[in-house]
Amino acid sequence: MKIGELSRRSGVSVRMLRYYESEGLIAPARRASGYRDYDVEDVRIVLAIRTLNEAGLKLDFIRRFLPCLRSEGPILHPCPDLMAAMEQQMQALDDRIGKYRESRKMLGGYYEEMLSHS
DNA sequence: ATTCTAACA
DNA sequence: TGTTAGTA
Repeated sequence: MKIGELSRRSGVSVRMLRYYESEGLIAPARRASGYRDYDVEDVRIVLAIRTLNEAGLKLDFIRRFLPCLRSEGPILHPCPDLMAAMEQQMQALDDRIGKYRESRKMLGGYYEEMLSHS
């Protein structure tokens, strides 16, 4: 299928689809016309990329686990390597959340103090 | 009408 | 990312 159809079937803009290719996430074949030629499996791969990206994973991170997004079954099927990486990512998020909570707590404390003196 | 590349407000 | 230009 051509890029326009993949765009409609995945909900990802044509612009983004080309961007994904430039970032090495998808490698569509080319027709004699020069048009990109995607296969039906690409719909699922693009959907998986969107899912992971919206979950906060950067594209260069996702790029390393493309093999995990290619097999059959659900968009996100069990994949040891990817799951291990996701655990680390979640831990990193938890660390950041903890630091944000501290900042929020400190700021709130200073604010209340200023409020009590006004 | 659709796609392509490159580049811009 | 969107959008636009000039093509094929």
